[in-house]
Amino acid sequence: MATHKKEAFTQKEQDLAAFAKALAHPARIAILKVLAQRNECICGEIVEILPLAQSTVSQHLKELKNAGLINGSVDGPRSCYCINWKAFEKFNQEFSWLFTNLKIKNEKSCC
Amino acid sequence: MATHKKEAFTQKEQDLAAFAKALAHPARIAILKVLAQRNECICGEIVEILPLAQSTVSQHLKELKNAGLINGSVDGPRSCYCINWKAFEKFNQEFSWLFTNLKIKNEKSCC
DNA sequence: ATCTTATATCGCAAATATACGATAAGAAAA
DNA sequence: TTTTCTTATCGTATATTTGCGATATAAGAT
Repeated sequence: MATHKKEAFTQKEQDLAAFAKALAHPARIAILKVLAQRNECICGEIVEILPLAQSTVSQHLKELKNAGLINGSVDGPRSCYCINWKAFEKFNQEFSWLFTNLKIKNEKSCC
Repeated sequence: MATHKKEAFTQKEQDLAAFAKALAHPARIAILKVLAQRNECICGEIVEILPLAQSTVSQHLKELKNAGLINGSVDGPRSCYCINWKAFEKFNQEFSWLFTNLKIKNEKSCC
């Protein structure tokens, strides 16, 4: 009946989930890897590397950009993308926040 | 026409994406947070904490377990869950692998 | 002005994910 | 045994994601 009760959770929980969601597809991981390797802004080279149609890649780029994981700017007839490192730093912080109360205290699983 | 072309990507990319996918919902983040705070195996207390139906929580727990993020064992009439820390360690490794070639070299974004 | 090239967006089809109530399954309690 | 309690699973409705071709858009080249 209903779907998505996101509003019932804290902002931090939503933020972290949104970040993870952006990473939750191998194509987007692959895109980030390419961008990380080159650092320099890249565009449709990604289309040639990935086994996906141009429109699909464009869509994944859009999602990554909406999530704030990458920056994009128009460079003449082509688009230029690169990783937003600050966003990843923030993610790491949020991620470690998840486990603040423990992780060091007890590394052992109980079951 | 087609959906999900996962098999076209590397195993590492798929693994990382699968892990992220498990985290890609605020309810599952919330569950992990509860488990991290208590460490001790917990079960239906989670149901009381989360603003979701029991069946929905059970479904999320199943996903987390399938992804390997948590362990679960039956304890009499109730189920006991706890975080699989090793899985998170592995994830951290995979995650940093993503950016091996850079991150240190150049923290600045180009666009 | 027209053509080419590079990207983004639209529209659609198929697959997944999310959520819930109802029901099953299993153990303990009566 | 029957009841109760806890959790998992099934069935179902709806929303979202994924993917592609076709088309729009925008800048440079001819």
